[in-house]
Amino acid sequence: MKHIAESTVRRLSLYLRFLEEYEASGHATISSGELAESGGTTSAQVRKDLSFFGSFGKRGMGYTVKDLSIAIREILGLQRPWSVIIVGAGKIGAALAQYRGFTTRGFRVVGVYDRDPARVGTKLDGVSVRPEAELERDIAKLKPEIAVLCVPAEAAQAIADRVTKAGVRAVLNFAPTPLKVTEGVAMRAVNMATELEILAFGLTNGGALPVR
Amino acid sequence: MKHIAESTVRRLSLYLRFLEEYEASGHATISSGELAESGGTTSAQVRKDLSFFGSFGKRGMGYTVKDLSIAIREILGLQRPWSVIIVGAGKIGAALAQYRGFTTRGFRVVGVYDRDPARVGTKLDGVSVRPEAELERDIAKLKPEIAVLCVPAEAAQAIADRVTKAGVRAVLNFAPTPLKVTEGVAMRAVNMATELEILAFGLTNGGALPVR
DNA sequence: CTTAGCTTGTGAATGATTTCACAAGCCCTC
DNA sequence: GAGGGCTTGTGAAATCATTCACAAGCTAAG
Ligand SMILES: NC(=O)c1ccc[n+]([C@@H]2O[C@H](COP(=O)([O-])OP(=O)(O)OC[C@H]3O[C@@H](n4cnc5c(N)ncnc54)[C@H](O)[C@@H]3O)[C@@H](O)[C@H]2O)c1
Ligand SMILES: NC(=O)c1ccc[n+]([C@@H]2O[C@H](COP(=O)([O-])OP(=O)(O)OC[C@H]3O[C@@H](n4cnc5c(N)ncnc54)[C@H](O)[C@@H]3O)[C@@H](O)[C@H]2O)c1
Repeated sequence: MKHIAESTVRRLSLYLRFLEEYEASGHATISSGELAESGGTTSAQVRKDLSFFGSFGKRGMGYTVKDLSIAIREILGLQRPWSVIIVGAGKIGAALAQYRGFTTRGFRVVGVYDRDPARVGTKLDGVSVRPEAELERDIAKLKPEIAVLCVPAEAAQAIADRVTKAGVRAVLNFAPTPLKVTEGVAMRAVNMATELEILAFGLTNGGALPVR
Repeated sequence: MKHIAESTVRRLSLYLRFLEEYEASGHATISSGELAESGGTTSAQVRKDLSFFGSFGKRGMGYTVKDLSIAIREILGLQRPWSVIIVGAGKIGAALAQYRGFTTRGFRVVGVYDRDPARVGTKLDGVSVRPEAELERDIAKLKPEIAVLCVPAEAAQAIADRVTKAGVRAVLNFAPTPLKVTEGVAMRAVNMATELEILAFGLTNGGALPVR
């Protein structure tokens, strides 16, 4: 398959969110222009994004909301559930473990791990926190595809190595440190301090950063 | 000033993080190549990023770690502290309010707000949660530059309108909904479900997404 | 059946970002 | 103070992403 830009995938996720709302509000079809407005982009961009994957609309008519939802879900790989483990049950790990926004999208938190004996055994939204020492055994059993790292920066690389060695194929890293993962493992980082710093840059150099 | 790409600013933030570590470990100078490795980029990219803002290195020698740190901090606008308010003291809002990673970068949480009377009055890392009704009055008094939104998606636009009307100039939105803000207000969104969806896409369409 | 009115899908053009490649500059040694 | 070895800073080239613009195709109405 051809190379798809990350920005395209990000927008598809946004379109899907809007399509779900739009469907709930009773609309049957939607045009690329309406979809564009929701995502802060242009109708040409919407059509181009979709065109990488096929042809989903009807000329003159637009897109059937329901069909397009299904198509985008399929493109993103959301027609099936994904199993997720969270490592680090501290402040951010606990918040994510209880986040409903994951479950509604088909991401199931099947395990939460911590090193601290005081946290082990506590329940987070139905899932018990388990000892970090059980990581390998549990991964072999539960076969989660995705690991979310919420451990301190010093521990992140070691945990990434362990979970990927044990078979996890994708990592979402919240620790503010760059991770090296083996070829073939998908990796993304969310760095909240960087987000604030980008805002600070925007405020300092008024206008140098294209406003979103 | 010329237009600076967001990707450049994001990398500068990363370089800065690495420079701080590098300085702590006793090194006095660093080359663009070493800096590149830390950020998963190339030496040419590092030099180009910096070249938008000036000339900071010595040919043959590289960059003085300390001086470059200071220069990047200045570029990003981090030589001065920024005041931040957090609206929504739920799971994610509480985690962010207690996050040390913000304070160490000069972002001071000067207020946390919630609508729920049960949360108002509780303390998060030294800051008391205040009633959301006091938002406008407090913004007038404390003059925070940045607002972090951790309220449910339905409430996010209304809160964004209120804080920007009251004088906040930048918004970091954690609610999974697109926000419209007036021209001149800097806005960024962190969407964790989208991050997982990008990983799901990567796992589904192995290789279609350039690995990071 | 034909026409009017929309909207898609997509090459081509434009614009933005990254990579290349090398002259210029600095330090160190001799 | 001249030469070797490195490394920066930066135009030019290449790649990548977005926007333009329009032919093609669908529906509905007459
Ligand atoms: N709190 C936030 O809002 C926030 C925001 C962005 C990023 N982060 C990052 O997320 C990470 C966690 O932050 P936090 O605020 O939740 O910290 P925290 O101290 O509340 O939680 C960290 C947890 O990780 C556990 N832990 C440490 N080493 C471990 C290991 N080897 N295996 C398993 N568990 C281990 C600790 O016992 C603790 O429970 C940090 O890297 C932080 O920089 C936090
Ligand atoms: N929990 C997570 O890990 C997570 C991750 C990503 C995004 N989010 C998003 O962040 C937001 C908050 O999520 P949460 O999990 O913390 O939910 P939560 O229910 O724990 O917290 C929301 C808080 O906002 C308060 N609130 C509601 N309306 C308000 C208003 N008008 N003014 C002030 N406060 C108000 C509520 O009283 C509550 O305390 C949601 O939009 C969610 O989708 C959460």
